[in-house]
Amino acid sequence: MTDVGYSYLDELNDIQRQAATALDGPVMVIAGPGSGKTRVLTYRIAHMINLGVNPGNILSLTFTNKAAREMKDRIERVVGPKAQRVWAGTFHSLFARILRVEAHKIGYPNDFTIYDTDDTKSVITEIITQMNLDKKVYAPGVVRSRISAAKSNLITPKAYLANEELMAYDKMARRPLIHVIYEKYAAKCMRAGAMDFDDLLLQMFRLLYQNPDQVRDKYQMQFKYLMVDEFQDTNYLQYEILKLLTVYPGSKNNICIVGDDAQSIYSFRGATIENILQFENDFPDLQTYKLEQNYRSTQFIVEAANEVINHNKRQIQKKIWTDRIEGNKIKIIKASTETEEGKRVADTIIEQKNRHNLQNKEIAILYRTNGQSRIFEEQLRRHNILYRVYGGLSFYARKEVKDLIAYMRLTINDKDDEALKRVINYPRRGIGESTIENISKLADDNNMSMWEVLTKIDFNQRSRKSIGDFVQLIHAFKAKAAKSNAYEIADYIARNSGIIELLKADKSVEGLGRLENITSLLDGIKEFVDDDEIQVGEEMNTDKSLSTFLQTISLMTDADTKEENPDTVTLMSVHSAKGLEFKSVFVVGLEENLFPSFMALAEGNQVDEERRLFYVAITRAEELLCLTYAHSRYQYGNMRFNDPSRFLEEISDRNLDSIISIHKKPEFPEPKILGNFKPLGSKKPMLSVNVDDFVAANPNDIKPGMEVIHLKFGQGKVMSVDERLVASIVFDGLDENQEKRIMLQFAKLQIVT
DNA sequence: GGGGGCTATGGGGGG
DNA sequence: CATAGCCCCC
Repeated sequence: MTDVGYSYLDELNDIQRQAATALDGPVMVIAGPGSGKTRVLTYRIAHMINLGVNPGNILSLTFTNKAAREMKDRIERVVGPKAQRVWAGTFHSLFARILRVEAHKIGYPNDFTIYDTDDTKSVITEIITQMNLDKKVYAPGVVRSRISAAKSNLITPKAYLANEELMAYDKMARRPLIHVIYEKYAAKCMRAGAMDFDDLLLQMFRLLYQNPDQVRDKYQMQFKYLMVDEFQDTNYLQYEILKLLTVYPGSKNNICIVGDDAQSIYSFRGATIENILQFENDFPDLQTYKLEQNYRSTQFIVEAANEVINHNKRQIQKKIWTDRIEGNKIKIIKASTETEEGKRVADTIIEQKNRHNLQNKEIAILYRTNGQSRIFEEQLRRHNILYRVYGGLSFYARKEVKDLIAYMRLTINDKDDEALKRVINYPRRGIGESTIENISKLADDNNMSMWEVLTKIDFNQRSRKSIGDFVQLIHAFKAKAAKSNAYEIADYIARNSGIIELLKADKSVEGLGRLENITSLLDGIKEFVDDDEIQVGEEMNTDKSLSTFLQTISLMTDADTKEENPDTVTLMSVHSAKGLEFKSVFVVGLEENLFPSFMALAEGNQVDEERRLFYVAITRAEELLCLTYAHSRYQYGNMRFNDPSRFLEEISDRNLDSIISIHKKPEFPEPKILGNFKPLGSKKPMLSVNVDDFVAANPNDIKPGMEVIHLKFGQGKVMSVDERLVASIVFDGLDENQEKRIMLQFAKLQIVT
């Protein structure tokens, strides 16, 4: 292989290069932490494109949408803008995108709703109530996870009933009717034109499985090259979909899986390491590459990680090593209480920032449970250290936001019963619980949606008026939706549903906040509609329907949302930290019953997965690693005394800093200025252009060399316009020679010269 | 039918 | 400690 013209391959070591250039046939890459996996994945795709593979024929499945965007961004630096045509994203988001086109072929509307966990639980609760079952025994959360597990293993309600093992387990747990709930739940979702998260996979499977000629063929032809990152965290269903796409007569089996069994941490949602073993069976002629050199962490950290993971018996044989310096030994903080743990971590952060000149964004605090964030937030706030908490209640999970979104959902898909139940009496319009229950029952008895019941069945005089009003309201929304863009509909709904009025009446601080959230939501939709810029790593999105907006936000996690102040300390669960790296990492709450969690200890044989989780946690650190625990902490109301985590003992002394004894520090004085702590969601000011004099030009008139004015970015020069009518523009007011890509079909540009 | 206050209970990770 | 769910009163 000649290196001329392929300089990016020089950035890889031998084994990485072999993995990145083995394009044909099945490939398995076992990649230890920090082993340059992302680099291999990106250059592998770049290499394909350089050798003439059409980017649209590449399917690259990643664990988060953010990872996908970053990957495309990096590929673009090698092969240019066509990198954006690669199909890269999560299983859920890419399948949702395909289902938006194909869902009608399997009996769903293309504008299907995505039910979140709350919607799902609510449907299940309703079924349990209707069946007169004990809600204590049939806890909706438990039932939901049984159903989810069944779906993840391609077990239909009928197959569930026929499965002796599942039924025996349910009988033992005194829940023999889960299969009935499952069947009713599936029927209800179908009737509601709704898919839950598992359905995005399951219905994708059905689509491909049941339509071999029109659909499966098409996607087999389209996705000639498949790459799957974090394969150790895929479930059976996901793997079966991959096989439908890959295994067929004449197939070249161009599938590359990348993963690390030692980092498998999602078995609770159906992920199974068996997939890796099965892959070896299904593709016996596969080529295997092991990336064992760690470029991320210094020696003490790598050695400690090896010591820890070696306590697990079942493993794919590998030896992670590094040629980096020994670095700093791992620091242990032993605190008396969780409050002191928080203080000591905050103090240590300040010390590290001074001594090692660290920025906030180079530091992360990782915990086992999200509930642990609060104390660290308090302490960081005290010290005026900016931080951001991931994984908490996301913006779209807030009640008022969900309420408004429910109206939108119902307007787009009137079969969405969960949305209907949420808003039929909100704001209050005198349709009470018993009436709603009655409607729901009528819907079930007649196998129609609740909306159909409202529009087709006559009600007694008491509720007739209020129901009539509600039906009229939704009809008005639908009429508006037929002739307006997403923002106009949303704005109309917000103002005419009564939600804004209701919130305005609430003068409390919380009420004000809720109103602000509604405004932010509307702003967000406006931005979605108006956005004419193609961000780096983003594909050209020309579908600006409300329906698309709703689907996008259902699959968004707050790791995907943009951060406006980038220099913040990261607070997140170890699970969310997968794939990330930081110069300095604090792993906190290392106590028995917390990490490893009491659930894992109670269930038995889950300690190995907790250990893998701990392994993931410590391998996030590049140079500084600090492990902390508290002697006592409040858990559910009372003081608990837990022993230090067994994982601490698995690291030998030679990798540890001497244990620092507990010493009380004086209270840190309350800072005077807390002002620069800005809540998330506030908007940055836009460049001001006189809107009144503004006249947008016809897209076809924009030519390279012109000076133009953009409402958001100000004046700039058009550098080029491509065949998709995407212009590259350099704006005067912006940094460096940073070109913006603007979609002219949506652009608001005025020609100056 | 709606709101307020009290009691019991849960107890993890996420798309 | 939180908060969901329940009961009671308006």
